[in-house]
This record gives sequence, C-alpha cells and structure tokens, in this order.
Amino acid sequence: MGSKNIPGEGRAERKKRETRQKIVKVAMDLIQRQGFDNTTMEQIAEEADIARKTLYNYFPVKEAIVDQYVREMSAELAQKTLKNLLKLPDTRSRLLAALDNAYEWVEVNPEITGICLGYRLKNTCNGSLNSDNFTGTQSTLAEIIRLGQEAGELRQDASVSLLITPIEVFRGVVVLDWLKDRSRFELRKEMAKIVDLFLYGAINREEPPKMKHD
Amino acid sequence: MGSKNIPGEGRAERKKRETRQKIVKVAMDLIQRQGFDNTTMEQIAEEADIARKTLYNYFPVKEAIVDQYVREMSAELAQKTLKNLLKLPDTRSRLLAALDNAYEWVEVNPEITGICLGYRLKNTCNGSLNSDNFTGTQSTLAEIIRLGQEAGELRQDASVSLLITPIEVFRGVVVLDWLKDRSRFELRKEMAKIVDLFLYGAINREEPPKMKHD
DNA sequence: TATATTATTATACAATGTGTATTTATCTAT
DNA sequence: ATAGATAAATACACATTGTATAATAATATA
Repeated sequence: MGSKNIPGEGRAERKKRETRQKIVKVAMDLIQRQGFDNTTMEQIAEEADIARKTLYNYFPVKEAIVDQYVREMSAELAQKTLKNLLKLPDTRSRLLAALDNAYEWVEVNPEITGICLGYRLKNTCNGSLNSDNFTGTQSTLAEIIRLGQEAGELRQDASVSLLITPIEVFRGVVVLDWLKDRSRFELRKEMAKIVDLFLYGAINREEPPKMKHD
Repeated sequence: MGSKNIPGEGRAERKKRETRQKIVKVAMDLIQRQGFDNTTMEQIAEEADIARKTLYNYFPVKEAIVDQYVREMSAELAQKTLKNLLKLPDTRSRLLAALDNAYEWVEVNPEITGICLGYRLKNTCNGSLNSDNFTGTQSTLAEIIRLGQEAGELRQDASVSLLITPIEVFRGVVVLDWLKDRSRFELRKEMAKIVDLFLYGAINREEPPKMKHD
C-alpha cells in the first residue's frame, strides 16, 4: 500500500487515496465471489476496516464502487488498445478492433457491466454531469474518429462529439442486448453489422436517391 | 371505475384491473405534485386505500408504476402519430415527425422520462425480458422503417430490428443529453442532425447530401 | 353450501442511504 | 512544538425500501 509517492501530497490525502483503493479492492473481491446483491455495505466496510458511514463518505451508493472499478479497468484497457490502432489501415478495422477488445472484458464480467451501465444512465438523468465522465472506451473511439476525419475518410461536417454519440451508444445497446440472452447471438458478429450501419447509413445506395419533393 | 365490461372477465380479475389503474392514477398524481423521491410507497398505498404489501404485489418497485404510466401514454401517442405518417412523403420526414411528437411529451415530463429510461435499462440488464416490452414509439419507428424498405428507400440487407436499434437508441441518448442540461441545445435541431447521420452514415462521400445545420 | 384457490393483510426483518452530533486525526500559523 | 482551525471518521438514530412468513378475507369451483 502507498507504494507511489506523489510529490504534492500530504499524509491525509495519501491515506484517503489508499482507503479508496482498499475499498474498491475489497468490495470487488466480495462482489466477484458472492454477487452484487449478496454483498452488503456493512460487509464491505467491515472488510475494509472502516465504519459503514465512512464508506458512504467515499461512495454514495454501492453501484458507485463498481463504477469506479470499471473506470480503472477501462482506462487501463484503452491505453493498451490505443497503441495498436495506428497499425490498422482504416476506420472500419479500427472500430472493430476497439470494440472487440472492450467486449472481451464484457463477456467475462456480465454482472458488473450491467450494474455499471445502469448506474451511469441513472446518473446521466439526474444531471450531475461530472467533467471526468470520460471513460477509456470513449476516448479510444474519439481518437479513432479524429483519425478518420483527418484522413478524409469520415465526413467533416459533423463534430467528433456528434459522431461519437451513435457509435458509443451502439456499443452500450448491443452489450445490453447480449446480456439479456447471451446465447442468442455472437457479440462480435452483431457489432460488425452495427459498425457497417454507422459508416454507410441506412439509405439504399443501389438506386439513385428517391428524395423527391412535392 | 369499472366502466368497461370485458366479456370473459370475472369479478376478481376486474377488481384487480381496477386496483391497478387506481394505483397508477393515484401514484402519478402524487409524483407529479411532490416529485418522485418525495413520494413514498406508504403514501401511495394509503391514498389508493390498500396495504403497502399489496401495493408491492402489483408493482415490485416504485419505478415500475412510472413505467406502466409511460407505456400507456406512449401507446396512446403512437396511435395518433401512426395515422399522420402515411401523409408524409419520405422516411426522413416521417422520422422527424415521429420523434418530434415523442419529444413534445418528453419536454413536459423530464423527471418521469428519466426515471422510466433508467428503470428500463436496469431491467434490460437483469435479463427479465418481457414479450410485451415493445413501447409505442418503438412500434411507430418499426412501421416507418418497414415503409422505407418497402419503397426501396432504405437498404433491405438489414432487418427492421437491426435498423431500429440505432434510431431508437439515438432517441434515448439525445433525450438523456437534453435532460442533463436543458438549456444547452434544442431537442429538435439535435435530432435532425442525428436522423441525417442515421440515414447517410459517417463516411465521407463524393457527392454528399451535406448536413444542413448552422 | 363446502372447498380449493388466490389476494390481502399484519407483522417482522434485513439492508440502504441520510442527518446530526461527537470524537479523532491532520494541517497551519505562530 | 503547541494551539487552534479544518476536515474526516465515527456512533447513533431515523425514514424508506423491498422481502419473507403466516394468518385472514374474498372469490371461484364443485
């Protein structure tokens, strides 16, 4: 514990950070072993050797602990993924690779994924918009889109943030769909279709456009 | 109460249906007046003149009452909307009209919308997939896409259910985005951009149907 | 009418999350 | 180094949620 000495950090701040880390570690151990619902805040507090009320000082709800954990994983994953992106030839393959990486994790951690997505949506609604709300996957996707625009491959009349919306959301939805019934389809195959739809749109290109005004 | 006599319905079934309706009515009155969090299940039960436990027999969680209400509203709205769709010339205008209608309601009921979306996502995760999980807006969008495919306007190599995913999801996301900070943009303008993106895709084209926005 | 079935209820319970006040640890200025 | 300021940790009490159990009431069916 406290292996890293961060310069402008007093004892209090360091201990807080350590406690926070310990909570996440201890909580995730319990949750992975017993399931989310079967793990109480009491237990987590006990195991982390703090009072229950203190635990609530660090994380206002149980889901927030899971969210913190997923953010850390996601950031870590994004860092690794980012390096490999430039090796790939175009936007399509980059998108597929990035999503593929993310799903690998999702497939192994379905419960955690579901809890985290639900929590984030709820928070989005309640409007407490955090500035550090940017997850690892999101930053990866943003970079892919930026690269695509730079190369002239993607349309430039739409901002990165507008373009990221659909693809980011597709990701969430496909995951949810898959969580509902894991045997129904293969996550990756479905994702490939969605990426295609995102890139080329829903309009039929075989025939000339039929957009007539009257 | 009990104004409609449904043929094969005994006394018990009728009373159950009536109680259910009464709960939704009473609960929504309270929630609209006091807010969701300030309305307790105790209060709702009291007002509906049933025991708290009985209330839980009808709705397992408070959010489920709101969801039920939104479903009813949504179905009603969809019926009205559907009639006007055929008068419109193409998919683009139909999509915009349908979403426009839906947003009118959302703008008036932001809290309810947020609660309902959050609840549905959570349920999706937990995998209890209801067969009657199809909302009014979804059926409207499905019909629009079906019409578009029939006219050869939309690509036919993708199923309705696949095509509906992105547009349905866009809808949710734009709403969420708007809920976060209602002053930031106009719901309808943003939606128009998203519809374009859905139809024409993110790829840069030689003769592009450029997005028309400021 | 008698009986089986199902819904309602009272009661008790575990757990979540909050508010308040007290104690403890850390930081800062002298 | 010490005293006071500041912030965190804690104990305690509380309202609320949602569940489990068993007794009671209402309804359907024979």
